Amino acid sequence: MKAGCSIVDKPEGGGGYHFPEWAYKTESSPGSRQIQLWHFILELLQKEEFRHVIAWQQGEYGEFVIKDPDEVARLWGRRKCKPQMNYDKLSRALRYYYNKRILHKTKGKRFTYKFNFNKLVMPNYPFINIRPNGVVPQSAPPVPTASSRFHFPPLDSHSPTDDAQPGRFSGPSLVPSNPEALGDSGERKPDLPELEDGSADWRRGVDLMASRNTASAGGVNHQKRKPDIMLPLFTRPGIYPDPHSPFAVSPLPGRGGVLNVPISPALSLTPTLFSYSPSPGLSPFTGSSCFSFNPEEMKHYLHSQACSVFNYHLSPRTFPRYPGLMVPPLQCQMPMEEQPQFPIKLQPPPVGRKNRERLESNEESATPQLASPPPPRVKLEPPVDKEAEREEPPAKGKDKSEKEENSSMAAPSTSLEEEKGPVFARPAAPSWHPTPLVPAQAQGPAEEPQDQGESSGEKPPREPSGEPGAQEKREDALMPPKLRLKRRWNGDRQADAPEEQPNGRVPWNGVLGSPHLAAGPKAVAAAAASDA
DNA sequence: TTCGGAACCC
DNA sequence: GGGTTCCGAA
Repeated sequence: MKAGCSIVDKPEGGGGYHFPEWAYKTESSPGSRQIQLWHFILELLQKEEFRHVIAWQQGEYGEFVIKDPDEVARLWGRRKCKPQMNYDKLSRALRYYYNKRILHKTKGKRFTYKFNFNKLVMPNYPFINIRPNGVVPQSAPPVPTASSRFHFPPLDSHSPTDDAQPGRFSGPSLVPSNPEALGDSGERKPDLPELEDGSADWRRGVDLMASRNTASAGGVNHQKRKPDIMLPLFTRPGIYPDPHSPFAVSPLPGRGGVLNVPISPALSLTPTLFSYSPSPGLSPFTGSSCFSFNPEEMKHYLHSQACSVFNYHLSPRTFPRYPGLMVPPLQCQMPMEEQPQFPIKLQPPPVGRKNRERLESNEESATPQLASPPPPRVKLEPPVDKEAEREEPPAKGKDKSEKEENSSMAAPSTSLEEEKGPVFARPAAPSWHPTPLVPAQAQGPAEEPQDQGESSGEKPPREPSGEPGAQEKREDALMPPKLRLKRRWNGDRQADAPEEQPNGRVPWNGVLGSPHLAAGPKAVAAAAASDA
């Protein structure tokens, strides 16, 4: 029976696009005994005779359009010996690929989907390396590369490509065989398809990134889609002779050893991707560059993360997930005109109360509270205060920026000016103290250490700052060692941080929260020690 | 049209 | 695991 089902004989290579041999093996798909749908789709895409049924979308790398859904379904049904197959069913199967991130839907375009070739192909191109020459636009979020220094565990233990054999991609097969295909490589329109996905959801996903999160980009996005952010990474003409075929350019060393070829534009920068780490067996680089965490690299890495987060509105949570691309320092700078649009305060999202407390107490000590109106001197209930501060409910914010504005407005005295000011304005930090300190004095002095951050005169404006020194000593005596350490640190910091701005805001230096700032006094102390 | 849950099949 | 089939919802 089944024997009679197969309709797609052998790939003829006439389609103009060459995929790895296994992609054409109808009998077997990587990872499965039976042909898989995505596999089949590639097959059809590759055949000229099916062009009228399904074809690569012009100008969109990896994107294809099902011109005749019924026919495709019929073909698929034939192949699977499922005469009842229809597009509805087939599309259901395709939708299952969303979560696997093999495919995603191109929103707004009927019957249009896009392959996530990184998912599909990456494992087959362990040698691709885009890093060296910064092929990737600097403004783009870091893209994982096989040579990334930071490896993350694979997201999926099993994916269609997991089984792919690296050796399968033979040079020849990767070369575009169809002149026609090459010919029509028009200009690649700067595509940000993913963005239209709501990617912001990349955040969708992203937050997705969630994670494995992806479960957000969420996983991908929420995948429900994580915002697969597709960056205009490959808009340079010439890089992709054929904008449509994901394999138009041979990644093989023919081009000069390690490929500097940009990875497929189909690479959606979803978290997913980032979690891919070439198996040592696959990557030629494995021996050399992995797991080296030299400070400079890390610095760059963090910097780029920060820039990406900043430039693409990524959730700071995604921060640590992209393996190392470097972004030149200035890249982070937003055009002045744009700044108002991104009143982003890169505060770590919900950090979790504990961390938050730490951060805050830390920040407080590090930055004068001038920025915000005199915080309540009264001890506040943490939860309430935080919530109030955080979601100072604007009428359901019309849009993000508004929300942000509002959040910054939480501080009663925050002026419009301020809102427009530094993008990373620090929100007014609640002044409550995490640790119940000296009871009676606590109210006043206990807070002091925090305010103190920059200068000894930091006491609440109202208090006569007559003899800071004496007072400090007294406090020191009363202060628990931890606090003392903190205070000492604050002092050091003051000396170390001449850049600190008068308004108490920490200048954006491109690095999301320096480890020092984020880590808390202890870590700071340790860092300081090590720095020294 | 598209999405995704659920049950079921191979 | 990878669909297939159904179906309600948006």
